[in-house]
Amino acid sequence: MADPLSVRAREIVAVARGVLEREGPDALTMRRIAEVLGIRAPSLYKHLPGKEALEVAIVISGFEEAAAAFEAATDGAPEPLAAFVGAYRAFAHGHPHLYRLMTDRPLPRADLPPGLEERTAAPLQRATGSPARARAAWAFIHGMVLLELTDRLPKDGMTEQAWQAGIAAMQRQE
Amino acid sequence: MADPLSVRAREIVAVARGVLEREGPDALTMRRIAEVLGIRAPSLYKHLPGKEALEVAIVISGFEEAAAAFEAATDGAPEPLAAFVGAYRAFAHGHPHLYRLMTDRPLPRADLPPGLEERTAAPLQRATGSPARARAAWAFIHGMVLLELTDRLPKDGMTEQAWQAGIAAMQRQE
DNA sequence: TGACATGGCTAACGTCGTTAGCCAACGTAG
DNA sequence: CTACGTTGGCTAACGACGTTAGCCATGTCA
Repeated sequence: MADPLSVRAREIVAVARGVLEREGPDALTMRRIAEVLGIRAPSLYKHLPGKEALEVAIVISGFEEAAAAFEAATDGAPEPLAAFVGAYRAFAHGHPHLYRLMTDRPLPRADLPPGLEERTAAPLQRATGSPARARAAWAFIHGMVLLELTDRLPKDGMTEQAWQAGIAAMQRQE
Repeated sequence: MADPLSVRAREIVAVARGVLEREGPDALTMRRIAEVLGIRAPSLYKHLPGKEALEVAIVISGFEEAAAAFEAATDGAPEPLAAFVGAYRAFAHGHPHLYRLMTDRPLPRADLPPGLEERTAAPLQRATGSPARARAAWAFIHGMVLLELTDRLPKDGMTEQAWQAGIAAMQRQE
């Protein structure tokens, strides 16, 4: 439903994503983004309707990248669930601020490219078989990543065992 | 590390928690809290050092309530894991904004009453046996709750099956 | 009675997203 | 070649935010 982005708008989105990833969510301000671009904050509104549209565009770029990574990791893998988990963890830990922005809020589905949500979910669907198990596995992986990112897990070296226990539990067929 | 709260400070925290739960995180402003109390925002600083301290106090009250609920639900339950999951889901869905505040960020451990974190985690520990499985189960439950709260799951009536699949997977001993 | 702590208040600062309105550069139609 | 509209900058400013400084009424207590 959103207008397609102009070349300049895509430049701005790329810079904004860089600011978010390098400097964190508190630095993702219109003034900071403009500063990196060498312009003033109000000029951004010539290219994008506002901050929310900017965040939506960043989220979309994140999902496109994640979907491609998940597909590449699971395609033809002997252990697709383990491969998916590895790619998911790598993405979340490689882009923690982006991952938070992507998952913190309801998806802006009206502005998402058609099929992107399904495409991102498909590799896990294929790896687990049933939709119910796919969702349970997704929840486990998302939960583990967030517990790691929010520093909730005791640092006693058992985190890896928890990952393995979860993967094993999700993998067993009943 | 934080000073104990005065009576007035505890009143303010209670009002602030009410504002958060009823009106959402965007309404949790110093001016709004003061308005509900019938005073002006700067007066709040006579009782609390700042907004962060207020949020920490709200988080603590949430954890105390959650810990009590988890203990009550699992104490002597025939199926402790299912009982824990029920209490956890009920808490999160009954206080969604509070739950987000409690889990969005690293725990302010320096300001937490001693033992509160462990007390909150203990019922699940007891329900699952091994620490690794407890963490995996925690991740699954936390992930499911967040996927529900952020409206990520398809609304096709399979969410309950996903919960059951996850609980069953976490329950099986290897 | 006087000193001091308590807990209100107003005014203001800097930051945020955002809007209004101005203007230089540029492409293009007449 | 000139006139005009579009593009994409700019400054100034608004209201909301957290927060600080500083004033003052009230109440307690030596």
